[in-house]
Amino acid sequence: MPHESSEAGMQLHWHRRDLRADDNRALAAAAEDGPVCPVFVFDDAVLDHASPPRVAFMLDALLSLRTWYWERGGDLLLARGDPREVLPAIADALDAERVVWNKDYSGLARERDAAVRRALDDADVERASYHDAIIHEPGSITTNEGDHYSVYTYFWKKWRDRAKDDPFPAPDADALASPEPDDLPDVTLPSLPTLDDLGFEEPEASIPEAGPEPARDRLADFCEGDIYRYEERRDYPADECTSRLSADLKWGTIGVREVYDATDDAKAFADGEAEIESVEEFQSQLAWREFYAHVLNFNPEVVSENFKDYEHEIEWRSDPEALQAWKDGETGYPIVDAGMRQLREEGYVHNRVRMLVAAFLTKDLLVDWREGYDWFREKLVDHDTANDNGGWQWAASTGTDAQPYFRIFNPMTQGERYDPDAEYVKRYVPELRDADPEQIHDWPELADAERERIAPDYPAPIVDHAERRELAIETFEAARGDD
DNA sequence: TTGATATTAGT
DNA sequence: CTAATATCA
Repeated sequence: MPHESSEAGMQLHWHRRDLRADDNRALAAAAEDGPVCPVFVFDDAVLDHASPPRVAFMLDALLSLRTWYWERGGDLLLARGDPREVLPAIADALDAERVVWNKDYSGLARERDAAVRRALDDADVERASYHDAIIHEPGSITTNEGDHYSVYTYFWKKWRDRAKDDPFPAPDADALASPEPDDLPDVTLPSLPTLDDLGFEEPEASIPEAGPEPARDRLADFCEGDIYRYEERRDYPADECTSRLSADLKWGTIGVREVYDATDDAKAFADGEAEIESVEEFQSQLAWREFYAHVLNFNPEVVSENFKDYEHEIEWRSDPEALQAWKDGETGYPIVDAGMRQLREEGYVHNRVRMLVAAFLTKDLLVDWREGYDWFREKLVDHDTANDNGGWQWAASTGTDAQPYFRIFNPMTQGERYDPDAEYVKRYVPELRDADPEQIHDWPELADAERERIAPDYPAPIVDHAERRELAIETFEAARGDD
């Protein structure tokens, strides 16, 4: 053994998708053992899969995190390169005995982490990884037979009833190691790189403020009010009665135990059964996130393959023009177009609308869900492999939670039901601002002359929903092989 | 203990 | 229809 003990030796905490110091399991564990120096590595292999909105949010979060450490006499080391080389090099230069990090459950990250473990072993540096990103670790929630769940509801019941960890404490200032600048190896960066330094354009979308403080503000805001109306209003996109924590949970600018704790506190203040149920409905959304993390952990191939087996290949259509119209928010289905424009403008889409635009692409246009998933990955600030893949495959009827009736959304009915006053549509589709809500909901079925009169600049529908519905049913019946 | 069958529910 | 569980022979 190169080191007799890790009790007093310096340690590195490798930040990845946990851009916070509070409620951070690996960081807390390291700080208990001795001084710890935090480090973030700009990994080109990861940046290759990234996009401007996500990197912009990440850089803002890193600045907040670095400030947090500065204010306590520490520093967040920044480095660029392959973590297999960077981490052993920093450990060597600073004489660190151990590197710790929190586990990431996506397939690519797991491969990278295994390679980093081998590199550290070769360099005789100790390492440890911790379960942190979700409340209940993959493998900890199984059926009575010990299998992994593929239906959400049963998973939720077990998830809900299981005891949960409290948030972990942030390290004390005296547990933070601040290395001498002269000791730092060449791979470290003196300052935070810009988007341009990393080879990215400025994002088209406006990016929300990132970091632990704005994340906590969002959580506190939500728990003071909207969480009690969540069950009733969460599906109305104009209300935006949601937590808006998706990007924070993706980047770990807030810990999920802290989020759960805050919702449990809110539950204690609930006024009546309906408010309690509303809080539980939100907690159930946290469980969805964990359900999909488990699914991805045990089925890493779902990033590119259907979760559900069909007898024959699904005959997706190659329709570049329709795909482009969908991306541009020019399909002539108002609520679909509003959602796709929100995606471009904000790097975010309300969840109900995500399901709706995904159903439109995969069922009305019969375009492969992978095309939609790729576009979301490019544009969403909160893109998370597990959640987005789970959502897309659910909408495409290739995922978990198979249902007896075939899942096709009617975009007109959905608009009427969830955006009755067309407030959401008008917010993102200015061409329709002077139209009546009724005209907006019925837009695809109006006469051409009528459409020309109401909003000459807004497109006619690119497909006929009723026709495409039949076509989708035929396509999926053929794939099932039971026609 | 096992296997067949009923029950429940599906963002 | 299917998954998971409960029930019963």
